[in-house]
Amino acid sequence: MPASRLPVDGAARRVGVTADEVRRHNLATVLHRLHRAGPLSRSRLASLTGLSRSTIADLVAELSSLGLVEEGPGLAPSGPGRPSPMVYARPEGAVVLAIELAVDSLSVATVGLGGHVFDRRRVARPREQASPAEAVRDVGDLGHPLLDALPPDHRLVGIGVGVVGIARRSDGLVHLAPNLGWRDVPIGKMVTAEFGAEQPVMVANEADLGALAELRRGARPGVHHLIYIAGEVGIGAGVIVDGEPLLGAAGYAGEAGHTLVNPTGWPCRCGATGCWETEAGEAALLRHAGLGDTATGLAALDALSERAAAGDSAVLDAMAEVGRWLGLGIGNLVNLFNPEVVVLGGLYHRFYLYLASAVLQGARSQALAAPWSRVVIMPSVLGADATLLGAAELALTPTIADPTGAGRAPAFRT
Amino acid sequence: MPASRLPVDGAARRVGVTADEVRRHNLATVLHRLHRAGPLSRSRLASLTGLSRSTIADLVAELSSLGLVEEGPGLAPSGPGRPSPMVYARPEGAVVLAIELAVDSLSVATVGLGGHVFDRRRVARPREQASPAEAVRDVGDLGHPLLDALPPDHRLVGIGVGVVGIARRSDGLVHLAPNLGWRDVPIGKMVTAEFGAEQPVMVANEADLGALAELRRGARPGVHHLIYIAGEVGIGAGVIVDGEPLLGAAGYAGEAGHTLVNPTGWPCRCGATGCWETEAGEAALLRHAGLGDTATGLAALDALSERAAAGDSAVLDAMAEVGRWLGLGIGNLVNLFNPEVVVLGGLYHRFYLYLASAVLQGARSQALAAPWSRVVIMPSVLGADATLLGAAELALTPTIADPTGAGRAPAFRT
DNA sequence: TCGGGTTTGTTCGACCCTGCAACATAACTC
DNA sequence: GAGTTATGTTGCAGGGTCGAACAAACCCGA
Repeated sequence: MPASRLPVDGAARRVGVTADEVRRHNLATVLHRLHRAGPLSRSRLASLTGLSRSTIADLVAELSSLGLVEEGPGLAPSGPGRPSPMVYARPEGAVVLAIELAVDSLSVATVGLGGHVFDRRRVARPREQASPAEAVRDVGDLGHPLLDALPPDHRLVGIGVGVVGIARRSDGLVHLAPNLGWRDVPIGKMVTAEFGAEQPVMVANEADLGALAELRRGARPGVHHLIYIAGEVGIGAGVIVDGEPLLGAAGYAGEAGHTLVNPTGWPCRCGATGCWETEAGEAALLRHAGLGDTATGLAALDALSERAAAGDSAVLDAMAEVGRWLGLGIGNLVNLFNPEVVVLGGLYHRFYLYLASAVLQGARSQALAAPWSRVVIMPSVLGADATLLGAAELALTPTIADPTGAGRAPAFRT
Repeated sequence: MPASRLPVDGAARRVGVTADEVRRHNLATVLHRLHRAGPLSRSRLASLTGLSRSTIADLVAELSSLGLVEEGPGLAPSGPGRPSPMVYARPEGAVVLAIELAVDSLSVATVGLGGHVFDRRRVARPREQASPAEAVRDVGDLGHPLLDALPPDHRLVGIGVGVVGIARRSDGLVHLAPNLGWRDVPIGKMVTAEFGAEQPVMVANEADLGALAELRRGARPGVHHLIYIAGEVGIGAGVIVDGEPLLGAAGYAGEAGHTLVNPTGWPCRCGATGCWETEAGEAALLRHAGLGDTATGLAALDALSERAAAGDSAVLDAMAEVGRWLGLGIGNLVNLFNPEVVVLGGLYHRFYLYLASAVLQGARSQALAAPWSRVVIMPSVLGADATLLGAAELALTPTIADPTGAGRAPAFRT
């Protein structure tokens, strides 16, 4: 119950609703809660959803017959009154293949309803290897064994792909991925071909997925307004507004890395000057640490990590300077979005210890008192798994939103 | 049908739905379309909402008995087949009092369903007069005659207030209004007292209301992602995402004026340095035009306007410089929000002619190709009326969202 | 001028979903 | 072991929408 919300009136109100849509909505509501909050008793489900016990019984029965939930052996924490058996989401009832195409690695995982990770694989990926076709083939080599290992009763319902770049949701086209050297790559179609999937393949930006993962599986379950800052080579922001991902008109929203913060700063790969990521991105960190533009990539970061741990003052100063810029940009986002939580991921998660104080100071200096007073800045709790888990959440979403699958279209359906 | 939208699954899905809520939703859907799109035939309503003809007949009958719509004399543009009488929103069925507390003026208007303006009043307001109590009393002097002039069958359903400052939606508290010299002013309660209103009084920021007005009554009816830039003394941004106002956790979202764009720039009233509004706000314009900090207020802007019209090159250069900064900030917003339209209001609407080319150039240089390719930058079509009309839309919203009024609470209910 | 074609409004019965009330069940408590 | 309390179950009622059949009103062409 977001107190500050206007009476609904926009997009959601544009179309009429009928009885079967009510059913679908309520099935989705129950399944969503079980997926996100874990096992719940039926009576708790009733009070959380506002539906009657009889309706909950009916809904649970249908979800159970679909194989999506089961009533477990456990009982709710006991008190007076008849004990209530717990209802669980069945991970085997809906399984997805999650794929992450990162700068330095490729990852895949099989994940089931409720967030259960069946298995996962990760391989390092040299930054030079730039071909999308090779990457997809490698992902296939990683993913096929995982799918083959899945018992036949485990139902595969979708594939989710997270990619470091600007992705269009509607068809899985990667418009631009500078860190991979990709441009207009139809990664959705390629993954579909690789796995011969009848299931929908959904592609999204790593920052958007990090935000989704932190929203659903992060440290603050009740949060509805969240920003995830993905610091890799560049900076991306995944924004959750009122529990929904902010996508914008075409799904390109959240490109915070390319907002101007310093007109007298460094030229950015995007063509502009003084973008946030030129001041607070990986390159800035290495630059300030005296590693210049020559040293890049994983090895440089490892070196940085060691020197920071050893107390190298040049590195610590670099951290403070980058942290300050990072904080200033976060202040901007706080003023724009008024979030409850800002989660730092990727690079910033790794070096949070050294960045934290400068980040907080920078953000505090830029943010207005009103939005600042209630925001929490914190490192990612999912760490390196955020994007991969977000890809799983993305792929599970259609099944949760429509458990009976009546309204499902084949691929690229978002 | 926003193609790029994830399957709904967040906040809206958290709670169960019952039959009467379906009815309310469908009544709201029909009324909303009539309010926003104007008269429609019943068959058109059916095809737009996806509901059957019988249901539409029933819904229209109920709305008609509530006095909110009526079936007009006009007929739908003819073709083969039985002609369809038009359904109109009845302005008298739901009337609101809209109030605008601007820097240089106070305005009130009575506005009915469908956006019909019954009457309006505006008085100049010297910038020095800072007392909230005086302002509310002046608004009362303006508003009472308008309400008294309303025939008894005209149903007053609410009061909407637009204010130049940071307002909390939940209770109408103005947290901070630097341009009015206000701090923690309970303007909602004061307006309620002034009008002795049983109807809800809703308070919002002028930029948010400008955005709402441009969304519903602006030049591009089909748009769902819109940003309204309110340029007065400072800069505020009203953001519409997927047809809904972006409020953030506490309603403070959209403070774009206080995002850092130039660390070596001027000190801002907010305490930080180089905020967008120090580079592209009214003060910057006067500064660049050589009017320094001494000349402020309406007179200075009028002088500027005359000199610009006369071709004064110093003023035109100032416009270009401010326009460039304005454009850079707009580029930032385009990258962050991926909107379909950016509407320039207030100061920027007034001087659009002189700003336009620099704005476009600045925005183009900062925005990424993908979001830039589909965005339209344009001056407000509502001009000085934007905030006032937005306040009316805000106050009408609860009635539209729940035409029967079953779920209505007294005041400050949002 | 008239009849066929077409589209729309109306009516009525059926279906679906949820809520309610009454009852059954199973713990806890004293 | 009986009373208390909370939960699951069952059957029925109510509300909302849909679909089909019918009626109404216009256009068009002969």
